Amino acid sequence: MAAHDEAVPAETGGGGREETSSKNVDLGSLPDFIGYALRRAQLTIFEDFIRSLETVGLRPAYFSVLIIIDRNPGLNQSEISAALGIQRTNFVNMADELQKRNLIVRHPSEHDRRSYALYLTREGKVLLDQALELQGEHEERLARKLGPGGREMLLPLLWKLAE
Amino acid sequence: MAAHDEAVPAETGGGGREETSSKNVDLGSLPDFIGYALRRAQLTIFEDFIRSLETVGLRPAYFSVLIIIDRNPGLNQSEISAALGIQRTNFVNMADELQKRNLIVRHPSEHDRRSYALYLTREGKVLLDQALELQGEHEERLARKLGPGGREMLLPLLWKLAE
DNA sequence: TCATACTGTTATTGTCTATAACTAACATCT
DNA sequence: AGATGTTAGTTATAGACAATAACAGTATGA
Repeated sequence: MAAHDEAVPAETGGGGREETSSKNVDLGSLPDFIGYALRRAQLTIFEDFIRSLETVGLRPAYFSVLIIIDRNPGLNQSEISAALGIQRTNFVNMADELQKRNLIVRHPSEHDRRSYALYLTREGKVLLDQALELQGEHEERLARKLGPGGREMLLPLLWKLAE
Repeated sequence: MAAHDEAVPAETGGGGREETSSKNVDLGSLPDFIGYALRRAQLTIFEDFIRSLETVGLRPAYFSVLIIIDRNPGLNQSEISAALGIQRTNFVNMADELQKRNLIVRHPSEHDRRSYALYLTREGKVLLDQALELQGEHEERLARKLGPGGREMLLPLLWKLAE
C-alpha cells in the first residue's frame, strides 16, 4: 500500500536472448495452418520494416500512401484509401498527419468542390525516395532469408491468397 | 485548409494517365513488396477465418490458445503466451474470457504457488474440435486458391520469414 | 537470509480497424 | 426547378490488439 519507490530491475543488459519456445511446447497443427504462419511471418517482417524505416519515421501504411500519391498525383482521399483497402473514414487521420508533416498537400479539386486532390510536396518526394532506398535494403534482407528463387515463388502465392 | 506550400506534382516516369471515374490506380512497386503482399493476404485470410469460425465464436488468437492448451495441458500463462508470441500481460484478458466462457480452467500449480496450470474443460475440448473441423474447411479453401502444390510451397517460405 | 528474478495482474497508452451520423456538394429524374 | 439519392470528407466512438510501467506474492540461488 504505502508504495515506496521502485527498484527498477528492468530488463538487465546481459545474458539470455529470447529463444523461441525454450520450453519445448507442442504447437500441434498450428505450424501447418496458412493463417498462423502468415500472421507470424507478418509480425516478424513488419517489425523489421518499421525498424528499417524509423529514420524516416514511416510506418507501413503511411509508406504505402506516399507511394500511391507519388504514382497517382491528384487522386482524392476516397480513391487512395480504396486502392489500399483502407476505410476512407480512417484515412482522414493519416492524411492529416502527412499534411502536418508537410509531406503531402490537399488541393481543392477543380471538378468537385467536395474533394481534395492529393499531391506529394517536394519534401514528401524526397522522404519517399529515402524510404524506398531503405525499403530496398529491407526487401533484400527478406529475399536472402527466403533463399534463391524464394521471393519469386512466394509473391504470386500471396497474391492468389489476397484475391 | 489551403496549402501553404508548393504542390509539386512530381510526375514519375510512368504515364500519368488520368481517367475520369476509373479505378485504375497505379500501385507502383507495392505489389512487389513482400511485406505489402503479406499484409493484404493476411487481411483476406483472417476475414475468411473469422467468418468460418463465427459459429463457435473463436477469433484467431483464441483459437491458437485453445490448441496450445489442448496439446500441452498444465502449462502456465507465461509459457503459453511465450509460445504464441503474445505478451503475458496481454494474455491475462484472454485467459479471463476463455475461463468466463467455461472453455478453460485455471488450476493452482502444485510446484509454484504463483502460477496457474491451464486446462481445457470438456466444453472447451468439444468446442475446439468443432473449431478444428471448421478450420479444416477454411484451410482447404485456401489450398484450392493456391493451386496444386501451392500450399506445400508456401508454408516453408513463410516460416523462413518468421525465423 | 537476502538480493534477485519470475508469475500473474492492473492500468495506461497507442495503433489500427469498424460503424454511425453529419455537412456540403454533386447527380438524376421528372 | 424541386425532390431525391449519392458521394466526399469529416467527427465521434468503439473494439481488437500490442507495448510499457508498476506492484504483490512467490521462488530461488548465493
